[in-house]
Amino acid sequence: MSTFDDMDAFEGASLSARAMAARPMPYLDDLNPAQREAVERLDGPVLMLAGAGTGKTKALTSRIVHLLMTGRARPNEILSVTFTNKAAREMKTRVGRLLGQQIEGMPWLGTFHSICVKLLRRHAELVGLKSNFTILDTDDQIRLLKQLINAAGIDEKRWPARQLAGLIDHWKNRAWVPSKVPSAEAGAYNHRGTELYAQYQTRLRELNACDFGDLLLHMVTIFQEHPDVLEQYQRWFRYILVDEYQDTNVAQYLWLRLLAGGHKNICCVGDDDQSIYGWRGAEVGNILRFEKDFPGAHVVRLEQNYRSTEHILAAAGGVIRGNEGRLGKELWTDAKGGEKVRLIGHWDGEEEARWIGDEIEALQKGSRGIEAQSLDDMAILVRASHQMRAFEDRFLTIGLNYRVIGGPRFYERMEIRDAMAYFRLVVSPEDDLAFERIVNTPKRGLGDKAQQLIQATAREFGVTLIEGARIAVDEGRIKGKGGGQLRQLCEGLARWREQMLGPVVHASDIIDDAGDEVIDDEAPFVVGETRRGPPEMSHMELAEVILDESGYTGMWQNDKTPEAPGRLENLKELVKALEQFENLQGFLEHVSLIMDNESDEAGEKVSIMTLHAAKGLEFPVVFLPGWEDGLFPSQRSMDESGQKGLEEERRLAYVGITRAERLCTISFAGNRRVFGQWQSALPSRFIDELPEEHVDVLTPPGLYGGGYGAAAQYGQSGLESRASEANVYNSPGWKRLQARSGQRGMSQPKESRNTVIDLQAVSAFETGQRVFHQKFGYGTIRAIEGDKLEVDFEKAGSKKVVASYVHAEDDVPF
DNA sequence: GGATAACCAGTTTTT
DNA sequence: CTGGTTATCC
Repeated sequence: MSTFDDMDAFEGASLSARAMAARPMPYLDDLNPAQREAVERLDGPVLMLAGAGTGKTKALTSRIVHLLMTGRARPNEILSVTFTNKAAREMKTRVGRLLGQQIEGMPWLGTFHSICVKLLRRHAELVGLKSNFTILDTDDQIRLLKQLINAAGIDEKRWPARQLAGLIDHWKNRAWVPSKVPSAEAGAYNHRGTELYAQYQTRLRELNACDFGDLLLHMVTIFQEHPDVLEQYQRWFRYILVDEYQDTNVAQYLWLRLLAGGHKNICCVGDDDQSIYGWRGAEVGNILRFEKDFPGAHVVRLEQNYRSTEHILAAAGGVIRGNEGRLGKELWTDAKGGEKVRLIGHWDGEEEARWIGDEIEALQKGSRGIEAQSLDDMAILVRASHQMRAFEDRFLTIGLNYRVIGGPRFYERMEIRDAMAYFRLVVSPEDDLAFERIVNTPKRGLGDKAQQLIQATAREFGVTLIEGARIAVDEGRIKGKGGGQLRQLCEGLARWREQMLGPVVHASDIIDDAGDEVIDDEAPFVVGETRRGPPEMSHMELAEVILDESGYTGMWQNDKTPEAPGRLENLKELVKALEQFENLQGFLEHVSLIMDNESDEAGEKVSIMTLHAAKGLEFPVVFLPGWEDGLFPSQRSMDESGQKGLEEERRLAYVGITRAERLCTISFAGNRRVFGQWQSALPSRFIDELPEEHVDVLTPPGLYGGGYGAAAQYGQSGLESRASEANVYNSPGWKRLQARSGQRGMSQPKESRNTVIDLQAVSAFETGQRVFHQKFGYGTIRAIEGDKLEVDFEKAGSKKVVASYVHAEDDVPF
């Protein structure tokens, strides 16, 4: 019985409005025909090619609901994988919303990694691990590799551990265990790569640990070598859904193909035009090959876009058309009209930042032809994170609130990792890597020599590092101040563990209210057994005790650097985060896979992020700065991956443009400071690919009296010629811009504009004056040198700052 | 074993 | 230019 039949039945009978409202599958009503097909074709392989903004998540979540409503599968029989926790979370909520209730039982909706952890804990012994294995973060991984590199007698300077880590990661992404690394790779890492990879894997097993790549690789290995285990899951997961299929790497692809091997009820959703993670192992080939991999696959294209104006879609379409080997999709929209994509060239990066800042303020006031926009609805998307600096500097100066998305994540911060290492060590005393991390943090007078002694002792007795340390102290191998401190640390760790486990309960302690000894016949005490009562403090209190007694909190309290208060704040937040978990173990388990940065700072802010971080997001107003050849497309991508690299860059451009709902502004700068040196560049080749009739070329401010609307174009020639090298730089507008900047050639950019502004700024100050700086707070000017002020800040100490970054105390730009 | 000075490397990144 | 790491000195 197909759902189509159901629908026909409903349509055939003339139903009242009341009956219509009571239709059993209301979630189908909101879907367009393509989405509906993607939702209703439940059996067999389906490839859903979902362009940007075409309601992909809606289709995906409706499909899950449809599977449940038609009784094809129970919630726990659907395997539904995403790449990020955020995507998984969103799917959970949206499925819940469609069902009209919170769903309890979708245990297999999650990221590739979180699902693999769950599976691997069940079958760890098949790859030589215990089910309580730890998951290493990148820090631990590098530390471990360094040890192996040193032991192999390799100069870590010439052959950095990071490089080896990258290499191993690359191999794991391709699902190559050490013995399967092709001989073509033998030269990698000074011909020692494969050898060290094998050693690394051995060492991980000894430590009962694995890294992120292992989570998938081990599961693939298990599925390949244990058909019985595979079969069990093939049967259990009756339906498989995969989000962002274009981003899957070989290991993930194999994992999926193995699991779908039986019934082939797999629905992969993706967009080959948005594949931007090739450099970290994603294979566009996976999505391009889908119909070959799954014969008889049904391909559904979602092409109706609900996000952007026709101009924006046309511009994006024009760029992506330059790529070969696409599956082919053309986005269209019902919504007509709207603003064209705007294009503007600037003299240098600072001017670009200045102009965008001004534009944002204008848009906020509603003076750009569209109604006033909230800062939250505007975003600046850059190719590389170093481009963010110019914007941050500028926005700090003019007091424009911004947020940077994708910076250092909460759980990657040093203080958080340190604290977690303490927790890890309390939960699992055999976690040697955690011990190494914190043994001398805070400083305990235990340098390299002492640490090597601990290592040697542990090896000699075949025990963990904690045990080794205890023995080393007891035997007097480590004396003096360091020895005492180390003893304290060991005692502390043992004590905290006891506090976590709860007090030991003896048989004679089990007394009922009347004072009689209670004998539990169901589970009588066994000789030598230890039973634990409930812990005396909550795991949050315990966490605080650990951080206090270890001296870790004290270390930051005594730290005078400006970031210390922030770190203490983060530690507090960490303890607060514990509240949502039953105990420390539960917390650590979760955290190792959740690297999200859910910093929901209040207040309206412009978002600044990389194009990569912007995938999946949308904003009414988008700025795309830095469209210069070499920067975007990035020279590095083109050097490393040639035509393939260029195509990926082009997809990145496509992703960028399609983030915009109403207004998209592309810009480039003729000159840019790179590593402190001025470099000039030509406008990006992608600019030539923008379809002229959907683009407005703007004149940089200052020209023709800074007009925006009237003098909006330079010259009369076509866009290509205007925007391309030959004519932008020969156009009257550009020449006058150069002339204004003081007759300098392209290769020798000015300093003049800056100087003028800064001198103006400087003249507004005198020594002894009270001032305010966005980053450093209040302070007093001690001296003035050129355009720089030396200021004694109350909180941050004495600093030299550029005058334009500082405001007089009564002129704070809030 | 710890603090300061020179040195160098680097720009896409999730789990 | 920045920040992170290491070399050197105390």
